[in-house]
Amino acid sequence: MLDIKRIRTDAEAVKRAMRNRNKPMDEKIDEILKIDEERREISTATDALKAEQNKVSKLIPQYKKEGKDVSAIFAEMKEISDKIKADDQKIAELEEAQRKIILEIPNIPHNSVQVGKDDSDNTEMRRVGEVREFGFEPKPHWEIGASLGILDPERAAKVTGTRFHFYKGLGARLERAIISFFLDTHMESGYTEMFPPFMVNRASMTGTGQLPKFEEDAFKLTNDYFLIPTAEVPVTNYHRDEILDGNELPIKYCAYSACFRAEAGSAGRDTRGLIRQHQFNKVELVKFADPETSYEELEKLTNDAEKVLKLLGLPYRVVNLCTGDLGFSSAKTYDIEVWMPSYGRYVEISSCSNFEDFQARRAAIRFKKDVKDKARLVHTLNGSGVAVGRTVAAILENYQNEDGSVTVPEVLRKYIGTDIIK
RNA sequence: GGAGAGGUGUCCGAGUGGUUUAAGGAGCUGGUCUUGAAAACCAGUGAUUCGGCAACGAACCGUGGGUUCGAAUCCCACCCUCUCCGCCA
Repeated sequence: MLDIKRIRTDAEAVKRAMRNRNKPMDEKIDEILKIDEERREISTATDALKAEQNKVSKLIPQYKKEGKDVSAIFAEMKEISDKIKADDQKIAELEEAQRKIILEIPNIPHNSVQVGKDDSDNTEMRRVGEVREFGFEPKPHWEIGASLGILDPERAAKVTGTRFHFYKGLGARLERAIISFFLDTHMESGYTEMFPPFMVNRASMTGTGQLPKFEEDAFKLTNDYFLIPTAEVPVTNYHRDEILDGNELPIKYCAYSACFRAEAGSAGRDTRGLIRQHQFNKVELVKFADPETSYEELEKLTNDAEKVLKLLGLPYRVVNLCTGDLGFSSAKTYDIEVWMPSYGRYVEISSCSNFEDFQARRAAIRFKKDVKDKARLVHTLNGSGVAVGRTVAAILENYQNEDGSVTVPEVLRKYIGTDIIK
């Protein structure tokens, strides 16, 4: 959520930022300004009426004690009271209308972000690791998974539906090994491990920016709970409505969770394999940072996510998303993309973002370094560290052998208990 | 799921319709005293939001409604916590 004061004082800059995102919002911003002005006008007038009401209310017990007749005052106050009630309702309506619009306005991109229209304008920052030359025709991971008997989408389709998987035997074990390896690695980098609820309420989904705009992307349960699309939601909202000790920043959490996404609008895309599932596992990194240092923290967070790919020996690249490709809540995002032989290109496996105070304002997450300080909004950051299902896919494809077996990366062997899957 | 109790400021806690602009205590900040500290004493102290250049005004006692000239206080709904019972991994 953007600061209404910022919109009020620098509407042009906000409009320009939205145009850079390819999402012009000139009329919406003008509407906010119009509502804001009306709201302030009524509010000021009503505050004066309330002051009058408070003043008279204090006098009434005195008058009564003195035996004065107060019925005339009551009649007069009744009028003021009715007017206040009507005004308050009008103000509430205006606030609601304003909030509705402002919640649907995305974050302002950081000025280091390249202006561009879509992913073709993204900037590649670096490539790490060698793309392997196969001496044979490499297979896609869904074929490897099927022939090794470790992935079973057909039965998952029967039991649940499309875009679900059973992992079986060493497949299930590989998934679990990766989760443990990720968490252990991030713990060594100073992240506190969390295990969050996989369902959250509406306020949490609004706090991190999934709602109200993207409700159709989420799985909603009958009691108005939502299945989390990422651990970012529960872990960021962990500190919702709190004032943190500024001396403890940055606060760093890592969390495993299953993630649930409706994948509305992506019918027909990535229909085979583990790339796009309604349910997948992910280890997420979340930071609460001082605004002064949040961009340094974004670099570190991205490096921490890259670390697991380096240790796994998977080739990847890091991409700086341009304004047109940036997510709704983000001010700056690095995507990490792993080399996927079946796609013949790099595929997103992590997304590391600085949301600045966009989520913090929605979720009321503040900090102060001293008791006497005024509470300020923190900057929130998060990044996948990394998506587990896509890691399985990348390992199967990049570590496959000509005989159909898959070599287990060195660092996973102690977790999975074997050096080869065959 | 059933029955009961409760949610008040940084914390504890009083408060069942009007000098409550929330008592009292703790904590915190400053001061006196002291070589220094502790104790004691004195003073100050809303980690909130909105409007206003400011003075100041308004809102805020779990959340949302309602009654009233006036609500922390009365009424309704909801959320959360605790205790007991039932069920359950």
